[in-house]
Amino acid sequence: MTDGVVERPRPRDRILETARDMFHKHGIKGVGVDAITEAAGTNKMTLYRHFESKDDLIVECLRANASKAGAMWEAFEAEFPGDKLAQLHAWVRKAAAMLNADGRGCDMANAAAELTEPDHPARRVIKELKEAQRERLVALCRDAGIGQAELLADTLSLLFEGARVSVQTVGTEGPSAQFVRMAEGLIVSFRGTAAG
Amino acid sequence: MTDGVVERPRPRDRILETARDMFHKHGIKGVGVDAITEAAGTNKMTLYRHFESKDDLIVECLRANASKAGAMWEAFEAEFPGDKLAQLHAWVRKAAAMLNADGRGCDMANAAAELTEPDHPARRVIKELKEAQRERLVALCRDAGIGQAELLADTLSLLFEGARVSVQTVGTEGPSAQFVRMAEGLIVSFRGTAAG
DNA sequence: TCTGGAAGTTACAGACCGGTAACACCCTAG
DNA sequence: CTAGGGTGTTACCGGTCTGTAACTTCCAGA
Repeated sequence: MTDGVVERPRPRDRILETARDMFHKHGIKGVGVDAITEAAGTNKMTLYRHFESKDDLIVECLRANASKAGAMWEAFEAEFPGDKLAQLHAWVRKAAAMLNADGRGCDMANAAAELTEPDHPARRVIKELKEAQRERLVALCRDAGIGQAELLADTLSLLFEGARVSVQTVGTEGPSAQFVRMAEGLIVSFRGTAAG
Repeated sequence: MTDGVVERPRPRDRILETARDMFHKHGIKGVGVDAITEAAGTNKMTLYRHFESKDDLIVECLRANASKAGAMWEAFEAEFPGDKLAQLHAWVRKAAAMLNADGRGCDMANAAAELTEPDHPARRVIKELKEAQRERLVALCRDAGIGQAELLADTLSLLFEGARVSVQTVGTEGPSAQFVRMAEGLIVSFRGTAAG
């Protein structure tokens, strides 16, 4: 055997992963770079050798999140190859699971709430990544044979987005508890009006 | 005439109003008490004579917001006395107007995103006020003769909540642009299944 | 074994934060 | 006119923030 133990990731990856976790849990302005480097088992100088600034680190974290989300979509396709409708239902189930995962909302939405400067570098990538997500959901609805694919996709994403912030304010017993029922009902309703 | 000029509000009210505006625009952690007092035309000592702490000021701002929202409900009743269905449609229009008002989301949701400490005093009042809002919308749907009033109210509030964060991330041209169509469609759909 | 680069350490700069103390001022009610 | 409370001013405390400088240590590859 060439390697019995798990290799410890390089400092840059440890910093990125730790920052993602801490930003998610405590918010961006609620975490300092000292706390990140300490939790990552490294130090501030190493962080600033790999990232230009805290803002740069924030942007990289958001991109890493989006890349993880991208993997989720590929998992849908792998599980139900070609069956777009099944993938859409898988999306609903996955979304519902996220609601109960923890009491925190979407990292991008939370970041947008915190970083209010209109020209903050993170705002560009948040918009860009959110639009990409929307495109994916629209394409999924369209390929599933839904007539008004854009409208269904937008409705579903607003419902999900709303459910995530609702969890953050009133908890999982609030309106978000009905998310699956709402989403499934919408899909049924839109399928009824599908245009061949 | 007893008073020709508009009376300048007392320092406490100026601080409260200024803080509400600045918290809304720049986020809670993005504004310091110095900036608030300066913008309110007063000083830090006066702030701390009227509010125990910044956290206390935050809570008072949230309560003031909720009280303004309460006035909105009374305006609905005043405009369409007894006509609950008309009031529900007025709520939809008002919600849509808020989406285009500015690019910032709900102050309570934003505050919940920023104040992550589980026992932060603001979290209690956010939950309390959001639950009161939900009750009002449920009651309105029920009194409008909708069968599944809770489900419609929860769906509408998730849609609205989602639209507000969507505006914050991708702007008014995104999914939130369809909010009115979604909401009106839902109301029609739920009225179709109304139980006498 | 030597070397070069990545990583760690310590200290610091400069700014901002929430919050307080001490004191001067002004305006109004009596 | 006077007394007193609300207000304004200045200075300060201890802490935290992002970001940098100068230096040491470690480790892999030649």
